[in-house]
Amino acid sequence: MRTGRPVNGGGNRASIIAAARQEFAAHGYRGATLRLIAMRAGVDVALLSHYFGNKDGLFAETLELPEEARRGIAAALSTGPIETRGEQVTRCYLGLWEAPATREQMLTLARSGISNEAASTRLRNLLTGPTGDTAFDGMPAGARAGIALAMAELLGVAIARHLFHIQPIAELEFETLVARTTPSIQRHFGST
Amino acid sequence: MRTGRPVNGGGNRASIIAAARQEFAAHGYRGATLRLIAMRAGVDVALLSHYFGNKDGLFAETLELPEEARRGIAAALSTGPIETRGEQVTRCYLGLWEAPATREQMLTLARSGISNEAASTRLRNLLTGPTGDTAFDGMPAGARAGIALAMAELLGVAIARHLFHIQPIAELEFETLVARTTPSIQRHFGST
DNA sequence: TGATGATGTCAACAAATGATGATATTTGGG
DNA sequence: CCCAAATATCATCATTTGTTGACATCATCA
Repeated sequence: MRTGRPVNGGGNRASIIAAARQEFAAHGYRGATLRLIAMRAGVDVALLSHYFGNKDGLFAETLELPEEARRGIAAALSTGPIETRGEQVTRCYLGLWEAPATREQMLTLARSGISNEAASTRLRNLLTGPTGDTAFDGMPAGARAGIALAMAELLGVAIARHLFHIQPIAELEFETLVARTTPSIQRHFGST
Repeated sequence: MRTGRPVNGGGNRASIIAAARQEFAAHGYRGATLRLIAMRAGVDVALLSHYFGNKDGLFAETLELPEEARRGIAAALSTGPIETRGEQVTRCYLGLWEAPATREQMLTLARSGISNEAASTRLRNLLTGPTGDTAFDGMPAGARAGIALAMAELLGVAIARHLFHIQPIAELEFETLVARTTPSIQRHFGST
């Protein structure tokens, strides 16, 4: 069991990234091993270093989407009537964890944010970034803190649901979760 | 640099646990190494295995307090007038992350909850435990979910402040943080 | 055909890490 | 004092992990 024997036929660059995404999402940066990623992709271990230089390079390749996600949240934060922004942001953010396309990267960010600087920075940007946008320049400091707190509360709900599988949060239907979380978030857009 | 040479004279069981707490809090279960713990304690590496059997045993030893903390939170959840429970719970929970005595174990739980089953279970208990207490038996399912959501939101605020150092949350004065977080938590004790 | 670069594999290394067994040192009781 | 248990250290192992360099395969194109 020493050598990573290919299982399926096709092992190209794309399948490596896909495998890396799964492993990083499941075990975080430190916990994921190049050998398991290679085996899952049906490729020799050395190919990873050959393509991406080192583990950091491969990891960076799996963290492309968050910038797009950040823009989506920033839009939800600054679009439409202020009375509905709480639900907008809640639905948008929690939706990132729900959708299969973005779910893995959210998990990766949260799991790796501790042991990897790149993930830590990206996660920070995902939470504080919106408040740093030019659209929020004229905003008083109190309001900025409010948005940060709202994002932090959302992060907690998402982690409880998807990372630690805390009941009954993990079992709530998505719409129920949004409905029950929204008021806490909306509150930060109201007073102060 | 192969051998862990003692730095200070005294290296006993207690100092090993203290050193382990710091390392586990700083790097999580997987990231902490026995050799660094031993070096920090001024002790040979082998002594750790000798005393605690293996890494898991040592780790378990550093996770004693949470049970006490869990009771504190459960008390805050079920004591006093219902209008002030939001602030009680908020202050109690966030205070666990603020106080030096319990701060390291909170960090350890959060950082290790991903890679270690024991930490994951304990963290789950810390969040869901209170809602499973007998004191909450007659509670409707909706209210139980409300408490879980409140705890999740608090977890998010704590992680944002102490783990990811997200601004401006990390710089807020404690009382300000409590004041601005309480309404979201109190909300889960009101309606529904 | 033959050169070339991309794609991929193999064997192996160095470092880090958790763990173990033999042995030394200290401590306390009879 | 002497013995035994606790306390502690040393040398060493097996394993895992990231990384590297040499080599193989293969398609493309002059």
